[in-house]
Amino acid sequence: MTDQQNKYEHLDEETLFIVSQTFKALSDPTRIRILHLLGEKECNVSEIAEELSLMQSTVSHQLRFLKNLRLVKFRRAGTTLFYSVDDEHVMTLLHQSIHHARHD
Amino acid sequence: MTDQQNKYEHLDEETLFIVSQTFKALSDPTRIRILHLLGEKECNVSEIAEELSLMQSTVSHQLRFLKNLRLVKFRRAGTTLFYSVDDEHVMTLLHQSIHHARHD
DNA sequence: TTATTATATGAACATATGCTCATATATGTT
DNA sequence: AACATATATGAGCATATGTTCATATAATAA
Repeated sequence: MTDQQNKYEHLDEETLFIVSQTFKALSDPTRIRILHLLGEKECNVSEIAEELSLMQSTVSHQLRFLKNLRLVKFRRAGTTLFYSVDDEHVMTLLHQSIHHARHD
Repeated sequence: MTDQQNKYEHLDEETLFIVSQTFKALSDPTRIRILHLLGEKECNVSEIAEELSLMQSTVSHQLRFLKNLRLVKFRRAGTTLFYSVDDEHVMTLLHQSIHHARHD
């Protein structure tokens, strides 16, 4: 019988990058609040800003961040852009974490 | 019948803090690698450093971070400290995310 | 076209983050 | 006690991050 050393299987670079990026998106209170709100209902930018008491600019910047990671998407209605969530996996991670935070 | 406005239920400050802290812990490649390794097997500090090609100091700093959040724990054996994971919820989040990253 | 409304963007700034170096501390050994 | 080994810690530094301000862009209305 050969040695059973069971060498540790490293995480590959790409997986590590995707995973860290995903969690980074969820690591900021403002982005969490935006995602949580969009999880409840589709919203346009100014609705988000008002509901969460944030500057329009702040919301817009964070939406760009979330859109780059394909965590949110939008549809246009005239000059208004309605944003909604676009990654159910990530929303599941968020909701699980919220649930744990409340019950631990 | 009264209006059914369904006002949005805000996340409370404490939940928001815990959730963002948790995801912040998982947002850094080095911490992800350490947690993933500890998920496979208990390790002492120098084993982690060698296995992941990190400076002892870097590992020690990150372990302190993870320990403060109670994501890892340790037992002492002489001058050697053996670290292991201490939050199954968070490890579940990590493994789910790795799985999604690989299959999407 | 001009004006209006909604959203996006870039620059500037303050703060946070992660790494490395040097050194401290703690336990065990001789 | 003196020494060796394992780990922890603080300072310094470079980079990343999040917000705000001012302004640009885009669609629509008059």
